[in-house]
Amino acid sequence: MPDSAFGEIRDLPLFAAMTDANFAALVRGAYVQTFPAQIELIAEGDPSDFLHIVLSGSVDLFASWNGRETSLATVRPISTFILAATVRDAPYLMSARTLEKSRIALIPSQDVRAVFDIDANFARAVVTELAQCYRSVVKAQKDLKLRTSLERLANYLLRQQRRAGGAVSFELEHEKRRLASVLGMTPENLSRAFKGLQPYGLAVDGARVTITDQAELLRFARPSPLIDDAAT
Amino acid sequence: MPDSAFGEIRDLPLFAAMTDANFAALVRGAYVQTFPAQIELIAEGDPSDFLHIVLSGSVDLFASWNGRETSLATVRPISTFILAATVRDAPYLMSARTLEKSRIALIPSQDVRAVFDIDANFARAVVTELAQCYRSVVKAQKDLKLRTSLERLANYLLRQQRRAGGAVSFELEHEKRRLASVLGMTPENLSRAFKGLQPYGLAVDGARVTITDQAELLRFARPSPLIDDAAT
DNA sequence: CGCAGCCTTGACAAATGTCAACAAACGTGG
DNA sequence: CCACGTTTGTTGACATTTGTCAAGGCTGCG
Repeated sequence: MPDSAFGEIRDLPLFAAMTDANFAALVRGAYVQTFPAQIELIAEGDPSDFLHIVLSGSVDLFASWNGRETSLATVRPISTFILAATVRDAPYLMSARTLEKSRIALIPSQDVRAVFDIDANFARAVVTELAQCYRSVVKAQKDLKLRTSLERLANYLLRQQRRAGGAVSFELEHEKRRLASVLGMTPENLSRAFKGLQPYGLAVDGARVTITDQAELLRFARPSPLIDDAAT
Repeated sequence: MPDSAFGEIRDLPLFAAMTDANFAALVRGAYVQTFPAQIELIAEGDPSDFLHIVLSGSVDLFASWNGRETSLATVRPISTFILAATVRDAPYLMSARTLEKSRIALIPSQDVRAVFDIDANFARAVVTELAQCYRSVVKAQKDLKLRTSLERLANYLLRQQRRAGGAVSFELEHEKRRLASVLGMTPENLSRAFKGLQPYGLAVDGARVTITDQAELLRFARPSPLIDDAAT
């Protein structure tokens, strides 16, 4: 296994503080693979054999029940996913599929747990990462329970705008049908929600969104750092 | 500070594996306090000064936005809450209030972080606990996004039945208005949902619930271990 | 060119929330 | 122990939100 492939993850906060020896132990049984788009990497309920790390491309985390399906999150480089299942040695709660051609590093879960048991720095990094993940889901939960779909969309767009560097106009990075699922609504409803935001300073043309009246959209969306800020 | 007060938390999975010295350091600045019902212990947005541990009674975790409010979880003895905020030294994402007279242990967050940095066993225990919390919220998210309110109620009742030892008849342990909030609906809607489940083998009288046709309710609810099992 | 998938739109249905009224349960102070 | 007021739960009527179904346009690709 060429070291070069793992150089890019060595500096991740999750691995940065651990010794070279332990990092080596971690990647000894690991490998990197490139997957085409729309490949199901893991299925919910499967045992957690590997910790996954997205090196390039993007991955959709979703879940199903009773014939319905919903997207819970999108993983973008460079981040891990299903860390919680790995450390608890429990089945995955979510399925994962590539959204585009993606390079994924896979580290055997047993190696993660083994190194985790002997490397305190790594254990601490895992805590920080998990706490972060946890807080993200709590924010998503608040978003879902406290806001209408129109409000969720408005706040989502303001968050995306910030990601895009604050530009007035930017491209959606999700397919709309998936964005609808992430926001907890149907594609039809999302179409109407976009129209419903026009009176509040929004213009949409295909995947291009333009915020024509920032102040008005902000007044409608009322973003909160305790729901919409990524960092906190 | 009498040791007796902390004996009950010494055996928690979170603290069991740490040395006596480190446990002592953890509780040196800690204290136990008894609060009456309906006291707001923390407010979302506050800095995370203390790790809280419910010794007796119960605590409601809730969040507000734009004049709306929703309950996210109930903490029962003996468990900690807001561990994630503590380890990240970030503001609380949820508010907390006592539901009844409750004894709460408070451990200064800085002590938690300090011990966490020097005690690998403690760090590992924190990971396990956080991963557990994370998975709980993910399940709640799936429950909310994949099920209708009637289905959520049905599955909630089946979970409660299991907690009650599998008895056909049991008492609700939440006030109904709060149960409605936990399940993501209005109190009026919950009333109707209870009636809506009658054809599927449910009878309700005040806080007493009787499952008159277990098989039928199961067929309607279709519980899934990946949403409804506490352990996994 | 033609097919397939995505997006949009309209009409309609179902689910959920809102408001108002009232009954029942509870706690408090007389 | 009772009377009172407050809170909670229930119900009905209605509004709003959201989902469903069907159709058609658009785009990208073989």
